[in-house]
Amino acid sequence: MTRVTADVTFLRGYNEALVMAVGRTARTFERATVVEATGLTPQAVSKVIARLTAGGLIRPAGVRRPGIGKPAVVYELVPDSRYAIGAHVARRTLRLVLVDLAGTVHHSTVSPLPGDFTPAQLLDALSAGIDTMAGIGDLRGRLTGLGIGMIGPLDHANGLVRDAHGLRHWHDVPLRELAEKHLGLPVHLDKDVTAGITAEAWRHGATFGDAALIMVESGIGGGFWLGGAAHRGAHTNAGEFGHTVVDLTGPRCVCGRHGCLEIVHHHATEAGDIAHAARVLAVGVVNLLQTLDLAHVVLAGADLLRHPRTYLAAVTDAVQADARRADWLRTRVALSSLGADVIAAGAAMQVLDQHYGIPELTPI
Amino acid sequence: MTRVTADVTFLRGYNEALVMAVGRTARTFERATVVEATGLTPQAVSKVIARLTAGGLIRPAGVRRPGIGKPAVVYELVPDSRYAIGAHVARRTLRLVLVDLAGTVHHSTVSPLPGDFTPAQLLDALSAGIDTMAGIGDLRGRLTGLGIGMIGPLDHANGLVRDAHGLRHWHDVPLRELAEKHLGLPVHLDKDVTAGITAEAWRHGATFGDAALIMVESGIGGGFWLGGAAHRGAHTNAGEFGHTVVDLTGPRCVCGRHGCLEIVHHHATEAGDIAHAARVLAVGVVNLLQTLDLAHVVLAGADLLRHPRTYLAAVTDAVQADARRADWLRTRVALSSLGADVIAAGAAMQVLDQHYGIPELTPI
DNA sequence: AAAATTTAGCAACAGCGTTGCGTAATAGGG
DNA sequence: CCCTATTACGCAACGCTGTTGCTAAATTTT
Repeated sequence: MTRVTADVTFLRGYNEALVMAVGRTARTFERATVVEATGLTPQAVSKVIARLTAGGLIRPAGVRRPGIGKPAVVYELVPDSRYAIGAHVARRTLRLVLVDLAGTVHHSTVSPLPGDFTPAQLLDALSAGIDTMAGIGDLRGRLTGLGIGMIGPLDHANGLVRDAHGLRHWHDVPLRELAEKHLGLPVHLDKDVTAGITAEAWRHGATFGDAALIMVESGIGGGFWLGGAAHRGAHTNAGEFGHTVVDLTGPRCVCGRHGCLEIVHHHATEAGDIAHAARVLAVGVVNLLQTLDLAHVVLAGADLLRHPRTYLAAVTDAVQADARRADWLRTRVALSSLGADVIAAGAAMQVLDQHYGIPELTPI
Repeated sequence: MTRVTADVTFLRGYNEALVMAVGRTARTFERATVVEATGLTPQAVSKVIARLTAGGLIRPAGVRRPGIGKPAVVYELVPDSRYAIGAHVARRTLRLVLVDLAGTVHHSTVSPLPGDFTPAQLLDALSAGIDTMAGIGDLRGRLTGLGIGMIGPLDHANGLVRDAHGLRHWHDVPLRELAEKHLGLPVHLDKDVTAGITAEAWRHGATFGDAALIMVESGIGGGFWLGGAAHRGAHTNAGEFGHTVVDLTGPRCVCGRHGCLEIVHHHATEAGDIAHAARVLAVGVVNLLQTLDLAHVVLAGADLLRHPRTYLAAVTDAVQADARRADWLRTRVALSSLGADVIAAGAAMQVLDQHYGIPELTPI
């Protein structure tokens, strides 16, 4: 949730979100944990915990007896107190997942979409899939909303699909509004890669630093987590990482430029040289590190996950070779912990994040 | 200023900063302006304005009589109520500027630095320069501090110069601490490019969107303003934009990789082909746009400003050629409005921003 | 001169985290 | 067994924020 002015209700939401972040990261926690992590006074933490307990979001889970003194009450998140559904809309498939408040993926389904599907066809597919999922767990009253991650360009703030690449029927479609009417649920729309990096950040907790999700799947995209929030850019169009030039004299790309990362990578995979393709991708990743100085790089996408070790090794090697001069300049490279579910799960977590994540203040 | 927990003092600072941002952007403003811009209630704005007036930061500047009704009181920032000094430490020169609360540069001086200067030599040069400047305006009690923008790598949070490129005596120098002791002033240390983009953001006001400052001056660097704040990355090392590969088969760069933007650009300038060099830089800029989706690109740096029109034209052309498909995907390209002062002025504004800018909350 | 309109502020209020201090629950020592 | 030290936790009062309800002031129009 984003607002401009700061009033006391913002304080409440912010500090509650801090405690929720602790609860999501640590399996159990007590008052002293939160005090240390946040710097709030013990009394303030007591009040926040009381509010969250009353709301059913956290609950006592025993006591800890470390020795002398009154035992401390241990709390835990109540994972099944809230759910969200996430959708990953790709060119040919719709993936739906059910995610709980702790960020755990409970169900995952994949269904085919008609070739060159229309908005109406997508809405029907969403409706059918959600009905099935909502039936599984009886989510009455606990379903926060639906998150949709899909290819762009799109307008995240207005829930508008501007001109989805390779889909003929998707020009200026007000998908969020349509879906909210059709499904009777709050809907959040975002680019696939942005949803994906949100999943990684949400699962790693508040200590997750600046990070990128590199996705190789019918194109190469990048999702960014910078300064504690998803970076979408001025027009929700950040992440066209595949269309950065890495070879000035390279072949012409569909975007009109020459030697884009995506076309060079594509030529290598066409030639069957996955190792070379991975090294090309790694050059692009190091370019990102030089520009943005990231703490984490997460690798994902169907085409990449077909050769996970090759890509992971290539990127790790390139990152280490570049950073060898400085031991303080460390970047962790990993495969996505959620595999093929990462986009859909992240879309769901974006919905949960709007309600239970750190609220943002957007200056004027 | 950055803090974790949110309490009522945060509310105060935040809403005061909102009003200050309005005052900095608009030359004069009245209560209704702030109400509309921020969403605060008129009564709350009255209180904030009263506090700022009492502090001498703003003052009444007449009334506005639009027609019927009681006239509205017009306020304005008091520019000379606070000052900060900014330093741009380059390899051979020290540039000092005096900046007021409105972001206006009052004095600018350049002095040579000894070849391969030491920390002690820099401190002496700073001390001499600041004494001169403080004498000009009699800044007693109104000088907020000193901001230093210099080449990295450095550690912004701890005020530590890790290993400044090309300077032998600068390994793990705690410059902020040293300077604070030597000068008796609060000191803020940051990378040159980050300081530079802060200058542009501070002057453009709160509506400034995601932006980059491209600096060509003994190397190519980039400073980033993302999501309403400077982006420094995980280790204050963001901005090594010159060391992104744009030509896989290009010449070897000092950084060890092949075909970095910087080395390709350098070869073009060595050959005297500035137009080509500018086009190479433009490819890099468009790479940034594809990745980050920026609203503004600001061009700066001594080497670039020797051929301002060539570079501006090349970058503008490349940006427009790439974005021609989409009229909604607009990026403004401009030369820095502060010219050679941009780094030093930005460093000064970072100091002012710490006191009178939007405070940040850093989740845990 | 009276009415209408706009601006501004006083006073009471709700809600936040903070502070001061008292109470509950445990382990260890006499 | 009782007392004490220790740790955890909450009640009550407080200071401060923005909000709400209402009154006063200053101006133009009728």
